[in-house]
Amino acid sequence: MTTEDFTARARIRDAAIKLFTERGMEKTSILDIAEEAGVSGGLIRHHFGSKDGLREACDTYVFDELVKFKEEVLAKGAANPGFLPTFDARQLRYRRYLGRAMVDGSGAAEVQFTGIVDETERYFREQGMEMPDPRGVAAALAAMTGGLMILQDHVARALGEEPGTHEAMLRMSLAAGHLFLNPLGDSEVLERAREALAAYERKE
Amino acid sequence: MTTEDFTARARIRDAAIKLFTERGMEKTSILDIAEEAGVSGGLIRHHFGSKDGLREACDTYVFDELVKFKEEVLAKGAANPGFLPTFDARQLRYRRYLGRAMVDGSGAAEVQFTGIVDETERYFREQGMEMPDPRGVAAALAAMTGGLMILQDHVARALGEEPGTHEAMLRMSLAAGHLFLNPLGDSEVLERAREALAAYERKE
DNA sequence: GTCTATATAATGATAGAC
DNA sequence: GTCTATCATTATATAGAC
Repeated sequence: MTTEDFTARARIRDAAIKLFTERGMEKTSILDIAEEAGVSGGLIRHHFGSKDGLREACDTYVFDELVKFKEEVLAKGAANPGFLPTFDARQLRYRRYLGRAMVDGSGAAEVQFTGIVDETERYFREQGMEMPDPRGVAAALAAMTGGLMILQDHVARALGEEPGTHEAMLRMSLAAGHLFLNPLGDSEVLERAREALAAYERKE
Repeated sequence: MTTEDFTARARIRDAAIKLFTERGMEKTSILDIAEEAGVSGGLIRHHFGSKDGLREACDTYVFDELVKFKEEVLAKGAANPGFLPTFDARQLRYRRYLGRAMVDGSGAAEVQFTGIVDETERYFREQGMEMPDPRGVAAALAAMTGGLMILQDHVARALGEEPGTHEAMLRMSLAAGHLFLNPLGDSEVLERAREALAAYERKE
């Protein structure tokens, strides 16, 4: 995925991506990033102008890498709809950044979310999958996979796994895959959900 | 759900819950909360000691209300596993707070997450649902519903709905329900996922 | 390109009056 | 219980030397 880049600029960007992902934008100070990257705070300003500038640079870099990755995978013919488990460590990191960026909020992240929904909806239609509200389902699916990325440390802890390890991610991915490919309810559960909805609409 | 409480203390708590939910802990200042509640910053300190104290008070209040709500629903015999759509506006608000609290991180939120996983896992076993890793699936499910709560505004926007409206929440809930109750893949998609996993394990 | 030092703003904490 | 005023801390932004 592009040859490694060890310039200070790249080190700063990578450090920022790491810390933004782990702690979120607000809890990460410019000096935290400077320390992680082994540079001074002034240099960050020199290269990126401001914290927002740095954040935007991180956004576009990560989103770009994710697109590249998808194209590589497509080129290999291994088309894999976005919601199925992935096992590439780098892609996982960047997807987590993406989730975090959506929580922290930014124009770029909004565009990304909508793009993912568009793609998924198109996939549903191409596959001829029948459902009452394809776009709604695509959007819900995007939010769910986002949740998996964002809350992966909680998942790991609840499973007694060390957060961030291969094992934890693998187990979570397989569980998510299971959920997506198997209905979670017998008809009785479905019936209860219908009743809840009916009760809701009666009150309306 | 308990009779309304209009003391300043309650107004502060409610304002904090609202802003923490919308913006997250870090982006919400004590003075923002004071303004929203129509009180001074000093009064917040008087009642809650510190921002962390206020946050803990909000956590316990919300988690408590969610438990009460669940007990009420159970008393009515309308047991509804946590992952199925709900249409109670208040519960939705509090669930969203819960999701946000998990992102922002706190001991209380961790305990909540694990508790939800415990319950879901127990539900799977009680229902005699067969799956390879019930706890893993329960945890993934918790993260997914968390994602729906956390990213609900993105979902609404992608659907062209006004964020926070009844319509938006209803459409999202129905879409999520559809996903949980219908397999998302024909056998071909499943096969591709298996191949991806196999490729992963070969490399391992 | 990179650093140090400093200015400026924001925020949480605190003290004391009413 | 509630407010105003102030302090201390932190973080971002900026200027200028090397």
